[in-house]
Amino acid sequence: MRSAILRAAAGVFRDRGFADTGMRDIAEAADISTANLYYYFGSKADILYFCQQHSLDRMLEQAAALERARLGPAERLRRMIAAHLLCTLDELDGAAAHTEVDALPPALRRRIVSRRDRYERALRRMVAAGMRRRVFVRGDPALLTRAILGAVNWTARWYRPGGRMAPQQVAQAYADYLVRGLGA
Amino acid sequence: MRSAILRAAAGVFRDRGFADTGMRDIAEAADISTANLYYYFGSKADILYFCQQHSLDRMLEQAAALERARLGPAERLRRMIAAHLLCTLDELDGAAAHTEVDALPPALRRRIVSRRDRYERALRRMVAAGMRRRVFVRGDPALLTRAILGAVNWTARWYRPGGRMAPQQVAQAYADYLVRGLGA
DNA sequence: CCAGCTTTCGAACCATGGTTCGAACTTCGA
DNA sequence: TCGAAGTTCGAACCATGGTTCGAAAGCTGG
Repeated sequence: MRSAILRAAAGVFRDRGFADTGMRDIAEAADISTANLYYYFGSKADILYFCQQHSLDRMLEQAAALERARLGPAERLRRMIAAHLLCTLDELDGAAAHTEVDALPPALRRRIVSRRDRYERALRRMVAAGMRRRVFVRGDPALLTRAILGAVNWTARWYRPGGRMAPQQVAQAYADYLVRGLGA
Repeated sequence: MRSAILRAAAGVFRDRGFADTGMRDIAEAADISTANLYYYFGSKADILYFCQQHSLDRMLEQAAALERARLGPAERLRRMIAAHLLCTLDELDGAAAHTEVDALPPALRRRIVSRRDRYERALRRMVAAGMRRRVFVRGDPALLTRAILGAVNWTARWYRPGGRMAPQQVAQAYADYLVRGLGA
């Protein structure tokens, strides 16, 4: 039940945005009463928190798997970007974790931010490793990592499922472009 | 007076975000009473609208000037990206135009979106022109333009003036990276 | 000094939307 | 069948924050 609510909530968050989504909207999407939401979750922020937690866990998993894999820096980063993008476009809630952090109360926000930073560091390690091995040109790894994350997370603002482009295509094109920019 | 209010509002929007900023906050920042705001502007959305209008005008201006200039596609795009970034980081309100469109009522939103699209088309023309002349590798101009805009607009979410990096440095690094990805 | 306009504001208004209340309904082991 | 625990919900509650009101305070030309 909890996960059904989360799925429904994530969908509405994605369509209308967190701020413009009311508890009544979430309840309707989950096909239960508004009051009943509070039997499973303490607050609206709580629901957002668990959405973000879920998608961040998925991303961290994928990052760990790729760091373990035997791959060159360029190919590893390409796959990481593609995975992140698919998580953002396919999964309903992938975007919220990186875009709606400010909506959380301090206690929850700290936890999400710390986890998100862990993910960002993983990505940065991939970028830095490539630079060290001269596969990528020298540069500020933190800055370039943020540029990559920006391009990728921004897709949630314009991409709508059912458009003329499949998530796979977007992922492919972005991964190629963003890695080529590093001078691979 | 109107412009003083706009400046103050833009500052608060940037710091706390549009949703978390109250009329009372704007009034305090502008050093006038809350009620007095309504003598100069019809609503909170109105204030946001004029902020966005202002920064979009600046960006469109710069785009037009660069399209007129005698430059190669790569250098033109590099300067465009740098200019956009400086507008986002230096000017207080440069970010809002691209990040808070959803907060506007339909009538105002249409006007901003149409103007923003005009800007996006200008950028896309630069990308497409470079591809046509084989200065950039082939690809989907619309998609890559959005990737660029994403990376650039995302800076508003993490950059804070007074950090260890000057806007100029960020602009330089981003422009190089994002144009190099096109295969220049 | 006096209309008449512009500008200002304290205090309230009121809709929105997150949240709580108390009761009913369902499930299930004894 | 009984009752306790687990679920569900309609109806209100109430804080937040955008907005309005009516009046007072400046400013200007006559």
